[in-house]
Amino acid sequence: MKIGEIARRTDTPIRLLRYYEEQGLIEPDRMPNGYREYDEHLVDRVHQIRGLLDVGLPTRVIRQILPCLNEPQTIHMPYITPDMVETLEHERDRMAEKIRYLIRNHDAINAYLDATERHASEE
Amino acid sequence: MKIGEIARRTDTPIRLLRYYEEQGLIEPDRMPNGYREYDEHLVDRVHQIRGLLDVGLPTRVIRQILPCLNEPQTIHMPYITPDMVETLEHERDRMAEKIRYLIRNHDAINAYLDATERHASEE
DNA sequence: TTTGACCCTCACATAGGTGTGAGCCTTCAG
DNA sequence: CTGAAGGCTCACACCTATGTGAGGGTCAAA
Repeated sequence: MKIGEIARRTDTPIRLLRYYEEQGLIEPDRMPNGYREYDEHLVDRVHQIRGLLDVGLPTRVIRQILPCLNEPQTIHMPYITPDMVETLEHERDRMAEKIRYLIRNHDAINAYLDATERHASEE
Repeated sequence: MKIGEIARRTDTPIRLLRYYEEQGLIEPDRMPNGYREYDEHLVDRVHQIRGLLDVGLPTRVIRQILPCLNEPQTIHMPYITPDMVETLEHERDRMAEKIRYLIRNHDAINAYLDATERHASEE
């Protein structure tokens, strides 16, 4: 599909699709006329990228961990460097921290909303 | 305590402590000589702010939800507007989404690391 | 009284993600 | 053939969190 369609389907500005490409996160083919050609699987990929950006990872990190996330993993198993392992462990731990943090705050907001609701219905 | 100490204790650049203040996230007192004076409870507060920034919330949002998180909540119960409730619900839902997202990716990285480890030990 | 550590404000700079427009080419329907 | 829609590159602009430095005050210990 062309850029306009994937933009619609992923609800992502065209500008950003080109930016993600520039950052090495996606590599659409090119048609003979120079137009970008997006394979179906890139739809998921774009969603994934946006999700990771949304939780605060920079493109530099996303570029590194993306290949390990939902591809046929066994293929590049042997190619992984100790350096990569370290990055992955580090990001995994950071994610765990963020998860704990988000849960705590999510629950706190929830408790607060519950309390206000109860408070309101008691009047 | 003065800014240098809270900076050390929260591992936060002084520059950012002043920035958080400028953004209305903390309000340290002032000493007669103009120095900022930080109460003990601001240590937690700063940690909280940094945590929220780290998971991708902008200061604008943090400013809104912070008062609801770990204070004696009953006090400002009655002051909450429907508008605020909406913001809180929205942010709570966004947090839930991020949590799901992070867990999925955290687990994926973990699975990948496990697999590489198993792979390595089988050789 | 001087020195050094620490504080103040102001202000310009940077990096990353994103917005926006100019100038130009391709494709397709009317 | 023409016009509209959509594609391309390039480039400047913006916002937010953060870095950094200048110029200057406060205070305590030597």
